Amino acid sequence: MKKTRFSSPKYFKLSKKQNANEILEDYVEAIEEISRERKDVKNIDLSKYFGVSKATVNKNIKRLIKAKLVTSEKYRSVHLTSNGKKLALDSNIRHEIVFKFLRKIGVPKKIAEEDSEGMEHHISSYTLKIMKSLI
Amino acid sequence: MKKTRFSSPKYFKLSKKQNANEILEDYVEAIEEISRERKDVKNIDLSKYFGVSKATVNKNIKRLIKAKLVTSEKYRSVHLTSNGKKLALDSNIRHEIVFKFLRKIGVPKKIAEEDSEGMEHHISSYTLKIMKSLI
DNA sequence: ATCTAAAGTTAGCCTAGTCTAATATATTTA
DNA sequence: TAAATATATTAGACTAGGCTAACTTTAGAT
Repeated sequence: MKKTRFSSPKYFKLSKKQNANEILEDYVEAIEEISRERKDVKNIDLSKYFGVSKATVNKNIKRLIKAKLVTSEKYRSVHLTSNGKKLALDSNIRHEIVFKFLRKIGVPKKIAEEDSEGMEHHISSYTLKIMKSLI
Repeated sequence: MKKTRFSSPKYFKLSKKQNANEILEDYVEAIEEISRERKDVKNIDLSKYFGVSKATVNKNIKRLIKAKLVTSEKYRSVHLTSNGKKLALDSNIRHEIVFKFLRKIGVPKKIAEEDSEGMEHHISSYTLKIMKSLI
């Protein structure tokens, strides 16, 4: 007789892939945001924004390029592609909804900012819709 | 003149560390949960639970051991240490709060399960307290 | 125009988290 | 109990995401 052990995988995390997406989204969002305040976005801006080394940013920009989310030539500034812009806009909207929802239920601004940053990638569109309707 | 570029790091992600904690928490939670249904928790149970290979589970169990969250001998089952139990309980409580809160605002069970899984690690205790009060 | 400081790149290292394939140990069942 | 099946471990590979140190390029100040 086959004795099946516990056999209901509650969720399939896909950590790697999901995480990859997360950081890509964070970057396009950051690029979009920074570019609202200055004409060109450079490595150093992202380095400061995320609090990571220039080397790390450099590597991640290469990943963004590979994913066709940005364009950038050696030593030059970074620009969102149309895909990148779309993704940034999308992320931004999700982010805003979560942030406003948290504010609505009484979370202080600063905390709402931090929490929405982290939560934004883990909320289904269904839940987002509900949150939106409750703002 | 020094021309400071964009200089307000909005958040300091600490991805690496945070992620490490996430997976450790997910594991202790899973171990706790599985052990409610069967006497011993083995590699294969976790492998099925998370939908990852035995090799991956094996490595991660080693990390859990290193972090003093579980004990396990070669080819034997896994057991939570007191630290592990504490962490599991904690995660579980957070998880429950988020899940119930989502249900409360109208998210269907299945989606609430998935979302709470992801969100649980990204919500401050402040926000959790608010959610708890609203359940 | 030149020199220096700031910014960008590269190389090399580390950990986490995943995989497959090969091997070793346990457990079932005939 | 021996053979077959299930489970566990190991080795080796890969990607993501981070770091430092050394080097190159760009740009600001004199």
